[in-house]
Amino acid sequence: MKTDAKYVQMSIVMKAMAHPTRLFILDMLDEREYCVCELQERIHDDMSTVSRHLSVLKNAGLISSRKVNNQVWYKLVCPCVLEFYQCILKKGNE
Amino acid sequence: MKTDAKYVQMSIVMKAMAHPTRLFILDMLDEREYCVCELQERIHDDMSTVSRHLSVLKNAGLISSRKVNNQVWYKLVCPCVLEFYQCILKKGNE
DNA sequence: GACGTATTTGCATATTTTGCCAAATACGAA
DNA sequence: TTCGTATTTGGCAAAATATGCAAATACGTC
Repeated sequence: MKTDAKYVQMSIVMKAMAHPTRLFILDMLDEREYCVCELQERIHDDMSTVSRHLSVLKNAGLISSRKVNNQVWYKLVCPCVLEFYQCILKKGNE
Repeated sequence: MKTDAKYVQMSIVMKAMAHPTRLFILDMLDEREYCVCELQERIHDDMSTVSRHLSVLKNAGLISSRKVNNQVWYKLVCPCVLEFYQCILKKGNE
């Protein structure tokens, strides 16, 4: 059924990716681990906005974080996210 | 940049998939082509709601439609959508 | 042309998501 | 403990989404 946990869980993950800034973040994190302030510099949104985007991605299980002193470093949990990415881009160019 | 057409386009696709009912529809369409009324029977939402879900998926380029008499049949454009699906599920079970 | 079935669209409403500011929290250094 | 830097959270207004009902549209049949 449409309300199966399977579909609900999936939709949480997709929702997390359904924002240009968050896709940009995932793309950056595919390169290497970044701390919040580095991401903020490149995104030019309010720090609080960047932080919330990161928490959405983390809640969906797409990224993880570790704390080093007063900085928080984020990284991708699963590179498969970006493989999908490639598939969609290909489709878009047909 | 975060507002690159690349990320905006991708976010449209992800947004389209960010709903349990629409994921259910994609899953059904992976099996075979369906017409709107068949989908509606299995979804139990108002016909207008189902129709709107279908138009979101179509605008994102995930499904296509053809008209046969007064029915409209929808099918998946790209099965890669569901491969991604598998990857996410695997990740979720770790 | 009127009728019946299938689908889409307009509108109103309810809910969710965004994004900024200000305040709170965390942590190391002085 | 006070200060400075990094990050998160509360609150709120604006924007986007979701959904049902009714009306409109499309198409074949009578």
